Amino acid sequence: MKTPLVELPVQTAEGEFLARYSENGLVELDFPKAGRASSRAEKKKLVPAKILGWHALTSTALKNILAGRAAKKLPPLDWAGKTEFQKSVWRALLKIPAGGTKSYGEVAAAIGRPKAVRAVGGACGANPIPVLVPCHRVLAANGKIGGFSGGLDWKRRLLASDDTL
DNA sequence: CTCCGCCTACCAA
DNA sequence: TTGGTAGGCGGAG
Repeated sequence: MKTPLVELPVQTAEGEFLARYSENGLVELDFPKAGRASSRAEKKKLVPAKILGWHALTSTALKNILAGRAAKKLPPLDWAGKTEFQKSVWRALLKIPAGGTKSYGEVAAAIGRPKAVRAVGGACGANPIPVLVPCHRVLAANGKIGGFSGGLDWKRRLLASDDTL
């Protein structure tokens, strides 16, 4: 069976994000979804203190980034089940500072696979923890926006707050 | 093995 | 500039 996940909401000015945790850390972070509004106060009582602690880190990091500040401290990220390639791409993304950007090609070069450009795009799209793992800071080589699984609106919004430095 | 994608560089209009 | 294209690579089925 699978590791049970604990879901906890994060209220932000942009809406309610939803974080999912395993016993090893943050597994997923979802963008606010219309129709899912605040109706989930749920189980909170049964949530281990460990996870509540991580969630506090997730919340502050998320709010900091949305406000154009650096995330500072992140909870442990649980990338279990993901491929090495994806993990190396995401690790590289974590190194992009707020306000900075890289092209897919640069990320590919950074992980030692200069030709795996398109595959990097694939890994970005598979990123389960947007915002904290800043896939939005990766642009196309021509400086254009590129794509974004969470919707280009979000990508633009996130880049805009990044610029608030 | 085949098909697809948050890419790119290149060539033709 | 815009548009079509072929190469290259990892992931999913």
